[in-house]
Amino acid sequence: MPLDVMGLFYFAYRDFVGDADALLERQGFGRAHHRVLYFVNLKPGMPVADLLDILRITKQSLARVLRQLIDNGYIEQKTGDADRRQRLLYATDKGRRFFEVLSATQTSRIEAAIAALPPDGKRTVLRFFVGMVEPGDRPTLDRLKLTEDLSG
Amino acid sequence: MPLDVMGLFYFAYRDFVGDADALLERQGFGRAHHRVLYFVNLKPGMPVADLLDILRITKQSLARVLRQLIDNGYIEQKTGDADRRQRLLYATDKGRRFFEVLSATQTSRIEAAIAALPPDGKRTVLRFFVGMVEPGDRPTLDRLKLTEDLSG
DNA sequence: AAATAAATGTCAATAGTGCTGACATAAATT
DNA sequence: AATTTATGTCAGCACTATTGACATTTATTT
Repeated sequence: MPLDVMGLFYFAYRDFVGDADALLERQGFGRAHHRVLYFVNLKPGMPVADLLDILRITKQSLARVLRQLIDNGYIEQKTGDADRRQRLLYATDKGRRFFEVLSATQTSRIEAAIAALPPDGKRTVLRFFVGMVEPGDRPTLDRLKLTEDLSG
Repeated sequence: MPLDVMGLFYFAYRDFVGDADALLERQGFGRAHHRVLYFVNLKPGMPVADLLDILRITKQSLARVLRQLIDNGYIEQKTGDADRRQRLLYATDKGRRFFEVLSATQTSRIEAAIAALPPDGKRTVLRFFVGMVEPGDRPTLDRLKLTEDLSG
């Protein structure tokens, strides 16, 4: 059994998400808020339904998180152009700035970890991650353009 | 910003831990139970305090999880030999079998993802994980013998 | 030997974040 | 006109974490 991969995966992910925890808490936010900010920054104009698919939570769960982010001015909703039922989500300037602060430590951590790898190490790591994702979810990765560096 | 690493890390970890969820739920267990089973299987005879350090939860949180695992016969406690205050944790046969079932899908997923990598891919991935871990936690990784494949 | 500290366990109250069910509205589709 | 879709909201519940307080047993210190 690949106990080493399992354990290191756990520690690495724990420390990775832990980077932002203190900052989030100051705002009364949790990891769910961070995830929403990440995906909305990644794909501005994402409709609520897509976010629900990605996060795999119920709309009631998302509602509270989204409400807090909107009320605090980090995210804004715009009525869809093609489909006026949709509420398209955008980070505000404030939201983008906050996301950058949240991500600063994570970014340093990732870049340092990759810099210590052999050439092409980042590509290997990304390929590993994609291989770990449920095949049914791979189209989602593509739609989010998370696999672009791997296609070429 | 390495948005691709951040996103793929999220999806990979989510699908990885998701493998065991259905099985755990049948027993009325959650991910916390899985983590305890993992670490006790990794290092039989671990004292409670070490588990608390690793999991970074309070003893009151651990207590419930541990109680359920003990009451259901997955884990047993033995009084420490050198220090009789300690309760050393061991998986029972039943506990080891259950952990193997829980890990079967995760193992397949990991092995498939690694098999698709170039030679030395596993080593690169493990090194990435170690690089992501907070330096202060690295001694813990060593104590748990999670870095053995990387030393040579 | 007595006092203190450490490892563990337990009781009680609280918080965060997820859940389900039910219902409402506006807009698109049939 | 009827139905379906995208979204929002209210209410209650569950799980897992939290903090604080206190007890027991054993080890260490004075």
